[in-house]
Amino acid sequence: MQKRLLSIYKELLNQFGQQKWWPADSAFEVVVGAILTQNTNWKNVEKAIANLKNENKLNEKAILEITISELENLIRSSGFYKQKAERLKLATKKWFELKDKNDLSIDVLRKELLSVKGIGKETADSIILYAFEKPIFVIDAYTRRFCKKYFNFESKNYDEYRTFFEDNLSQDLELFKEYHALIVEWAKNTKS
DNA sequence: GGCCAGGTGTAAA
DNA sequence: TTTACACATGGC
Repeated sequence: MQKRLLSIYKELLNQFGQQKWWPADSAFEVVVGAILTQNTNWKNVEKAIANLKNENKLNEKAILEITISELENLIRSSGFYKQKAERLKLATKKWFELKDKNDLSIDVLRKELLSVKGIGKETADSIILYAFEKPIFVIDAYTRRFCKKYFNFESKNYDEYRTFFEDNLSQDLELFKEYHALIVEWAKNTKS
């Protein structure tokens, strides 16, 4: 299983090339993108992020200070904009509190993030992997599809998917970042 | 013009 | 502990 998981990774890497994820200019932009992309097309998220950048609001301080209604307007294109506006502020507060604590374990980091309303497992893990840069395997809808297709593996339990990858790969930050990115690229290029 | 996207929280069984 | 449902815009 280990060898197959790795050889499929190499095939995807060969086919699609290095993805260099997450597509963001800063760690904080990863946090923002992770919240905004929840059950939402990335194209719609890009518009929202562009709006924030144009208004110079894509930084911790600005998000914490901006009014809810102004934030709602800027991120409207990402959908669920009312709850995302509120939750983006909560996530920003927690990010600000945690971002310089580099000695925290992945487990502690995850518990802290999961305690925030609006941060579920996938969002927490995306932030840990791509913003804190610690090796945890991110599971999303594309990853579930990938597991079904290549391994005929299905589960209703998020962490079973994580175990599937983490128990069969070396705990390598760059590998985890790139593998997840390649799965997304694979999914976008694969009809059902 | 319908379908659906890089989920999450809450209520009810 | 599991299941059903609300949340919402824009691309295709």
